[in-house]
Amino acid sequence: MAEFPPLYIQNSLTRKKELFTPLKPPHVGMYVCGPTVYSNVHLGNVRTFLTFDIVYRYLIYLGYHVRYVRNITDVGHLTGDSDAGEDKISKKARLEKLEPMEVVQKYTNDFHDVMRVFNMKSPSIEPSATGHIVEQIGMIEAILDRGYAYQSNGSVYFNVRKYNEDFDYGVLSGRKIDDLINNTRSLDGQDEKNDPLDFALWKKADSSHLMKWPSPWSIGFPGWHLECSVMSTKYLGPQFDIHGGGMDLKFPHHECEIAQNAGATAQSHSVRYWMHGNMLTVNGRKMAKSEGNGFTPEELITGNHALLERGYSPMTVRFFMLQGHYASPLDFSNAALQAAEKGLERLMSALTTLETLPTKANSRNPDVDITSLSDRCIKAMGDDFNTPILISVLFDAVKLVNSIASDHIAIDATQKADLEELFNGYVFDILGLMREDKGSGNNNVESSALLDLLVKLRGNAKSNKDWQTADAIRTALGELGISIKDSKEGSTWERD
RNA sequence: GGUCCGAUGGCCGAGUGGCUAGGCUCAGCUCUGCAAAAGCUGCUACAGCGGUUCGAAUCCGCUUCGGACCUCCA
Repeated sequence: MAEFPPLYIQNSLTRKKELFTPLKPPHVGMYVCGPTVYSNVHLGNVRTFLTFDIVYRYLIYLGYHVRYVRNITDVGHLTGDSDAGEDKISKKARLEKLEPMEVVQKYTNDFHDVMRVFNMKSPSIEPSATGHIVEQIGMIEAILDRGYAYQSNGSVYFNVRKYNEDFDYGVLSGRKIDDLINNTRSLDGQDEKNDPLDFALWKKADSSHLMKWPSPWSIGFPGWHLECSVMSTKYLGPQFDIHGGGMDLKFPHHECEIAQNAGATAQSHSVRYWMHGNMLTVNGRKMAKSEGNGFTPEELITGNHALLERGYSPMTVRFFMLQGHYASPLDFSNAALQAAEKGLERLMSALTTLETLPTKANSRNPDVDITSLSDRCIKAMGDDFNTPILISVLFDAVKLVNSIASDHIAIDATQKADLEELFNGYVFDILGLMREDKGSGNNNVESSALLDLLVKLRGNAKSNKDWQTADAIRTALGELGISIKDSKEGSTWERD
């Protein structure tokens, strides 16, 4: 433990900020609930995956060996043709005349594309629910054996009341079983249940259901919560370190997961640190598929959506999200995105400035206190992954770099290297930001060389006080989306 | 209705008892042929009311407003 800097995590289970101590250091097991692949992911979904991308990246940065499991939910929602026309999934499958697995493949691909665009690291294992039917049946049998489930008309339900006698149903979400009973709404298909609180482990499929498997109880499909219990256990063991997901999954999904694991093994607390990311909101309301206030990455980049004044790059969005803490709600707005865009630009151009900073031997500058900056960064991330604080420290470093550049303060090569290491570690490795070549793909070597040449010619014109030519070049390049920055040392260009 | 969370400057967004993040915007200055960039300076806030305390944005109570979950949802 001593070899790792302290990391505190807000544990949803205990509602406290706790020192993170993995079960088997240096190994860490982390499970995150992935998407249900029946439609395009939207920006709100992206936020949650970003949160755990940061967790994953930071744990790796600290030197942990992380096994990151994030599932693909590809069963449980795909019903067949029905007259109701209200089930969007089945409607989609029917309209597009697709096999359910084609729908799954299509949106899994989309999901992966989105993850790539936002520079999310791939998980170590990405298991799918349909690939673990056998294991799910096995877990149901274990739960039945222990008496926490019952069969009803070919389906199997989890007996919440029975479970609650031996364990505590509601530990995670802070719910009392009696309150739940009073507030449970009546839903279809509850007549098979002994108690409205009970939830399905296995559902018998009706004839219209397209995805179904044989089981000891019926031809059917697994319940919605079971896959996560099964796959986390399979790949991370009966007890593991971190389980993450969006806040909206806390109840009932994660509560049921806890119940299933405990019900199957008689061992409670399979997860040591539960982490929940907060919601992305639009005008104060949760971005959700049902609200219709989400948008796809393509819409985001092109700006082709009613909510978007214009397009924003994925890194702008990533940076925008990281300027808020994952556990707080974050409100989407064009103004905030635009502010983030400028801030990110300033951060990135400071990196370029740093690269070109001259160094002088034996000119170690005592004001350049990289140790202090580094300590503040570690402390920020160690305090429940506080990326906003981290970013504020990075901007202090930006200011330092810019001051050095504009005041011509001397630093030595070691200090420069340390600064570069700091930036590279936090900006690229941990925050996962990337330099974005904006513009339309004309960023090849030739065009760069041409730009260098033009800037040089303009420099000559400036030397000759030929302001007309110099300004003509600057204006023309500006119209092409290239801006020129002058300084005493000369001029540089960059794409807007 | 139940459970929980929140209300911070022009905007976004950290911060949980004294040391008053950061980004964006705006104004002034420096630099500059001009501009941009960069630097410096300024704008100093914690919904309202009461309480605890030497001291509260931070703790407690009440009020108002907002949100999440209770149903698939990241």
